[in-house]
Amino acid sequence: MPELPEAERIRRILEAHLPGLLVEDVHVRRADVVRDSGMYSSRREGLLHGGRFLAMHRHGKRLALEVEDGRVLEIGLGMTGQLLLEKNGRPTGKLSHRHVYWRLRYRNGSPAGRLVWRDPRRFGGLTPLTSIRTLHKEYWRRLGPDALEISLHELQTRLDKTKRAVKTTLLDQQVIAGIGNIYADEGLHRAKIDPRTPSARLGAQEIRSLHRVIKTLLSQATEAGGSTIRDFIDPMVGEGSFQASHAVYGRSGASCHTCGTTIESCSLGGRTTNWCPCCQH
DNA sequence: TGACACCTGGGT
DNA sequence: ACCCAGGTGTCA
Repeated sequence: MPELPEAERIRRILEAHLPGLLVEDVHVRRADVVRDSGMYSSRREGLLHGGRFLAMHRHGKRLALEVEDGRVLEIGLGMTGQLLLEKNGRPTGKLSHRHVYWRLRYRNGSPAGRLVWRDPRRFGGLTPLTSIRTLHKEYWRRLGPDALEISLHELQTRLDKTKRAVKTTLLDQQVIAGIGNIYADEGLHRAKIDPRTPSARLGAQEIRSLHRVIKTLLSQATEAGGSTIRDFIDPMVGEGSFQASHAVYGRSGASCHTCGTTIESCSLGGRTTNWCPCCQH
């Protein structure tokens, strides 16, 4: 599941295996996971049937698969979306909630297993697009700068535009793309900022700290998960290694590793928020 | 800008 | 039986 590190991990694995492979067939078991962008007359056409994989893209938490003829499939992972790459054609993990299968072939025509879209809660979805241009001009246009790319100045300007709690602002993908509930809490803790602070009221020092922390945190988390997986992709797997280092997320009522103070929690923007009232103010 | 809705599964 | 969940689109 999907914040930037998980999405980037998936992207890297797909990029290592998919380019050059041919989509020999697409099998859709649940049509409603494919969003109708009105760009294709047939569903299989929109789902890259007959295409040859070229490149895998990511912006924030979102992914896109591109094939050589220009077609693009945009992917939102939602809370439980998974892309499983089964090179030997044998299932890895649970068989339930598998909504789409892509049967793959190597250039030489031999079978290359399959790619599977699995999404129990179905908050995620697949959107067929006609080009990378459409992807950027229409679908990813509303996203803010990617959290790994954003400049200090951009972050400053964007946080300055709203009086919402900084935690809420960080979760807004139009402001900055890629941060979810876990890394918002963890980042604010490392930067020693109270999550309830109106984002326009942050000092230059705090924003500088937050900027540095976000990049460090997200790249560390990405690298931590990158090595665990080989032949298949399961965002749940490999997550454990980074979970151990959560300082506040999921630790409400426990004591802060730094000062021993009890971690507090409240709801901000409808999301549970955890922080140390002593370290963060 | 916040409240709610969309879903299923896992933990207590 | 109940509460919670790493996301996001739509509504007043």
